[in-house]
Amino acid sequence: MDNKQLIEEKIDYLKTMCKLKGMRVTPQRIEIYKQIANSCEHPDAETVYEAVKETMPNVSVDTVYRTLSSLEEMDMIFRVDNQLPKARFDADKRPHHHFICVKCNEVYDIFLEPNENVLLPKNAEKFGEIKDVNVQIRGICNKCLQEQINKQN
Amino acid sequence: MDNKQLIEEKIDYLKTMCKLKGMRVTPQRIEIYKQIANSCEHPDAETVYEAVKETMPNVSVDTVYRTLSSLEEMDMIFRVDNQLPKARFDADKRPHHHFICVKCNEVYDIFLEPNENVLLPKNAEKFGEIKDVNVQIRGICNKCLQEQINKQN
DNA sequence: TTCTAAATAAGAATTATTACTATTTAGATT
DNA sequence: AATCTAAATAGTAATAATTCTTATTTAGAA
Repeated sequence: MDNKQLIEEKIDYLKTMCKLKGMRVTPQRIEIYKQIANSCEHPDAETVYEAVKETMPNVSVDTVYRTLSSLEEMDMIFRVDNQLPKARFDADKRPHHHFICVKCNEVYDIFLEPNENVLLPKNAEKFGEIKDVNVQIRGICNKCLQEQINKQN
Repeated sequence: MDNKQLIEEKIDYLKTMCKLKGMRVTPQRIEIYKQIANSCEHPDAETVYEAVKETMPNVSVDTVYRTLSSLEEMDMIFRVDNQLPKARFDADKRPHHHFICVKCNEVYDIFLEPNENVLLPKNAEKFGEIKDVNVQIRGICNKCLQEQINKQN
């Protein structure tokens, strides 16, 4: 199955979910979702807005923010936990962690090995009803490490 | 050792660290740090500001933000990874996770059992040089669960 | 005590996000 | 296919969190 087909499947799923939740299937929703689903860069709202404007020049900032929130509410996309000023979004539903570079703010997906599973601290359920676990590893990414080395020469 | 003494120790450590890093020991820095170190509520900047104003009515918002950033830079306090509009701060240097309530936004510390240790996904170091690992568990805290039950009756 | 760079207060500016309102449109109903 | 209506949108204003600017103050070295 090629990439185009994969995306079509995701869009179909979005349409199904919209109908299921009584939400309309609008071209804006599709385009905005496509941007997140197509990217592995965990884009922020502004990046999505700029990208969507390419094909829909009249799209409004408000629509992007509103749509991101509703896609999140329907579990189609997720917000990455971070310490950055802008929210970052992820459409990958497979459980995974994130490596966040403190230099360039790039967010990388860390997928678990087949035998690994997401840790859950023993004391966690004492605090309430758990919805999901989020793991971020902060550090300096290989790209930035290489740049540091290049500068030294 | 009582609580007052514990805090004095922490302040002494702050003073030492300031001197070590060539930073001045100002009453504002001490008060702001005290607020975080004294609290287990992971306060945001505004809360710290309001609290510091009690004893220092002329403290400025800017000083609070600037000081929080410098305390963070000197590893005296840490920012909690979250999806909330406000940054939340933590002065506890012991490795621990966070339970974040999606209803009331309260942040609880999850300390590990003696035999437990912080997970590190096998693939993590492939992405770069790791600085720290951050685990958030999102869910509904016991207090909010209880409130839900109360409402139903 | 003097001096100077660092830190601060006060308020303006910026950035990310959300709210408001008139208009458009998805999709249900005829 | 045409009509209708609530949901969604565009455009723009407003808000909220944080950062910047500048004149003044102060920690701590000399």
